[in-house]
Amino acid sequence: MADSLNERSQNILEAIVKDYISSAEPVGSRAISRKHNFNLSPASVRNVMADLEEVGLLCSPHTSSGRIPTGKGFQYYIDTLLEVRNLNQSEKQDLRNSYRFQNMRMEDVMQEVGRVLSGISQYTGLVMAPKFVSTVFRQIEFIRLSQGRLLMIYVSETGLVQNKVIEADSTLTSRDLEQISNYLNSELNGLSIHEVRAKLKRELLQDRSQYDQIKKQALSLSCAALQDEVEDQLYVSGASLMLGQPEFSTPEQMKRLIQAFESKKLLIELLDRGQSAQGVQIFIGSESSQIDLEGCSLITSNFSNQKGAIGTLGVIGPVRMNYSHVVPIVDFTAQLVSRVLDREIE
Amino acid sequence: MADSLNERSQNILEAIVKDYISSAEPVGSRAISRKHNFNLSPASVRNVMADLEEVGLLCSPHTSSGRIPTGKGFQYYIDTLLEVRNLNQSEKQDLRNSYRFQNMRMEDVMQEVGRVLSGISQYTGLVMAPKFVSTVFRQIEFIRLSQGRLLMIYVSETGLVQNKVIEADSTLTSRDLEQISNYLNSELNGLSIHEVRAKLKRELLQDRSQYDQIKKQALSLSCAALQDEVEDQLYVSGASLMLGQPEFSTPEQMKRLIQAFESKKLLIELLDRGQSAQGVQIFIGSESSQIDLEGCSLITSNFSNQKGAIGTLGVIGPVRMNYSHVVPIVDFTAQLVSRVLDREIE
DNA sequence: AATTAGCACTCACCTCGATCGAGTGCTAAC
DNA sequence: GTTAGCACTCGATCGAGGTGAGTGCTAATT
Repeated sequence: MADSLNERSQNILEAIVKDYISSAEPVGSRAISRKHNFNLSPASVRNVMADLEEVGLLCSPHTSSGRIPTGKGFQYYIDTLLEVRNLNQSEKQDLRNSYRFQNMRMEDVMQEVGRVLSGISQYTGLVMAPKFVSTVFRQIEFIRLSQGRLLMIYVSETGLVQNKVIEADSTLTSRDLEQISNYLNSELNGLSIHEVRAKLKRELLQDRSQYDQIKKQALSLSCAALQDEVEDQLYVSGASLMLGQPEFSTPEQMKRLIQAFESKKLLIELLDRGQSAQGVQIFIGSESSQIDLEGCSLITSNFSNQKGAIGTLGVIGPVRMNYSHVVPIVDFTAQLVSRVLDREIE
Repeated sequence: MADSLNERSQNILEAIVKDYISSAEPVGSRAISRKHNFNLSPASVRNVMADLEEVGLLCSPHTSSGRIPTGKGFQYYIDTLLEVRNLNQSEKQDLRNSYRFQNMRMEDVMQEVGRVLSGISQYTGLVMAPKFVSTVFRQIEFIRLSQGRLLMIYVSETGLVQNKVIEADSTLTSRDLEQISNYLNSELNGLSIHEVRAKLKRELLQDRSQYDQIKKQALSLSCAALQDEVEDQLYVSGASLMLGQPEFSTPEQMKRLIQAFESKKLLIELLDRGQSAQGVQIFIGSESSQIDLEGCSLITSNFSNQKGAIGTLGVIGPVRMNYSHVVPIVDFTAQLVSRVLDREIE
C-alpha cells in the first residue's frame, strides 16, 4: 500500500472516517471544510478526496454523493491514524466494578464478560473460553451411571469442569474406579491435556503387555475420556444490538447476520486466527473475508492464565465502529480476565 | 365463546385457516369457493365470512382485502377443528434416526433436541432442561481450588452435572473433604434437591449444638452448595429460521423477536406455565399476552424421567404454523427424550 | 328462504413523472 | 496551488393515475 500520504490527505481522511463513524452517512466536501478548520474550501477538499478515491481509500456509493471509507481506508485509519489512549484510573475502576466475578464458575465468568462487553460497547460481545486441550489437569473422577456407562468429570487448574459419558467395562467396582482415579490424579497432575494425551499414547505403546491391571484400565479409561475434541465454547451476547445499526437495517442483512452469529463456526475460526498474537487485534470483515460478516469488524484480545490456557474475548460491530472507545475496553477487560483466572489457581 | 357454529361456517373457517397457513396472505371469498368444492358462490361465502368476522374469528386488514383468522380464530381451529394424526411407524423411525444421543451429556442431549426440532419443523426449537431443584441427588464431590475456595460438583441421577464455587473454611483438609462427601453421599442418596433442602433445614435446626464436627461442616457446606437457585437453562435453536417467515419480515419485527429470544426470560416464563400439564400444549402468543412475542405460537410438551424431573421442549413459530405437522413431532420427541433420560438411570 | 349475479366502491400497490437538493467534476479565474 | 462558479448526476420524496383483488349491498333467481 502506498502509505505515503501527505499530511493534508491524512487529516482529511481522518476527518472523513470520524464523521462517517458518527453519522453512518456518506460525508461530503462541504461538511469537511466547514466543521474541521483546515482553512480549505470544499473544492480543495474535493480534489484531495478524488486522490484518496484513486488510491482506494475512499469510494462513493454513487456519482453524486459524499464519500465513505473503504475497508482499506478503515485499515489505514486503524494502522496509522488511530490513537488509542489508555483508560485512566477511574475508568478502570468503573469497568472493574461492572463485573461481578465472585464465586463464579468458568462458564459464568465467560457469560458475564460477554454481557458487560456488549453492554458497555453497545455492540455484540464475544467470548471464547480457553480450549479444552490447553487446560491443565487437576483432577478426574469417575461416577457410575447405568449399565456400563461411566460419567467422567474432569477439573482443570482454573476450575473448568468438563464431563463426558463413556462406555466402559461394567465389571469395574466402585473400589476399582477409586483406585483408577487415584492413580490418574497422581500421574497426570500439572500436565496440560496436550501433554496428557502424549503421555497416554506413549504409555499405551510402551506397556503393551501390562502387568498392573489397574494401571491398564486407568490408561484405557482416561484415553476414552480425554481423547476426542471438545467443541469450542463461544458466548455471543447482545446480538440484537447489532440490529440497531444502520448498516444492518434491511431484513436480508439482519438475517445474514443472525445466521452468522448462530452458526458460530465462522466466528470461532476468526477468533482462532488471532490466538497466537498479543494485545488487541482488529479484523475488518468487509469485502475481503467471508460474505457472512460483511460490514463487520472484530476487536479482540486474548486472555490467558499463567499455565498457558488461552481464550479470546472481544466485540463485534459494524466496520464503522468507535475504535478509540472500544479498543481500550477490550484491552483492559482481557487483562482483567487473565488476572481473575489466575486468582483461581494455587 | 359461542362455539355453536353450524357446519358450513366451520368448514369455511377451516378452509380459510388452512389457506392462510400455507399462503400467509389474506384469503378472499373467490378463492374459497373455487378451491374447495363447497358448491357455494363467492357471494355466499362472503356472507358466512361476515358472520365469522362478527363473532371475532376473522378480521380483515382493510376494507377491501380478504380475511385472516384472528387469534381467537386460530384458537377455535386448534380446539375444535384441528385433527392431529399420530406418526406412523416409519415416521417415528425416521425421527428416532434423526437424533444422535449416544454418550451424551445432558447439555448435549438438550442441544441436539433443539437442533433437530428446529431442523425438522423449520421453525425455532426450544428446550428447557429439567430444573435443578427437581433433580435427584446421586453424588457430590468437593475439590479444593485456591485459598478457601471449593469447587462443588453435583451429579444427579440422570447424569446432569452441576458445579459451583463456594467460599469455605480453609482449614479443611482433603481428608475432611472426603469424609464430608462420603457422609453426604450416603445421607442424601435418592432425594430430590427439594427434599435435600428440607432435610438440611431440619437438621440444622435440630442439631444446633452439634457434637460431630464432620457432620456439622458437611451440613453447612452442602447448604452453601445447594441452597440458591440455579438459572433455568433454555436452549434456543434456529432463531434465524423465524426471520424467513413473512410475519417477521420488517426490521422492527425482526429486532423485537431476536430480543425476545435473547433475553429468554419471557420464554422461560411461558414454558414454566405449562409444566404442570400433560401432553402437547399450544400457546397462541398473539394479541393477548406479551407484546414481544406477538404473532408467535408455541407448541410444547413436557418430558420427564421416572424420578419426576420435568423439562419442556417445543417449537416456536408464527401463529400461522403448520400445527398438524408439528404437533405430532413435538409429542413424539417428548416421549423419546423421556425414555432417553430414563435409560440413563440405573 | 336461501342463494347468487351484478355492481359500485375501497384500498393497497405499482408506475410514472416532476421536483428537490446534496454533492460532484471541471474549468477558469485568483 | 487554491477557489469560485457552474453544469450535471442521481437518490429521495411526493402526488397523480391506473390496476386489480376483494368487499358489501341489492335485486333477481331457484
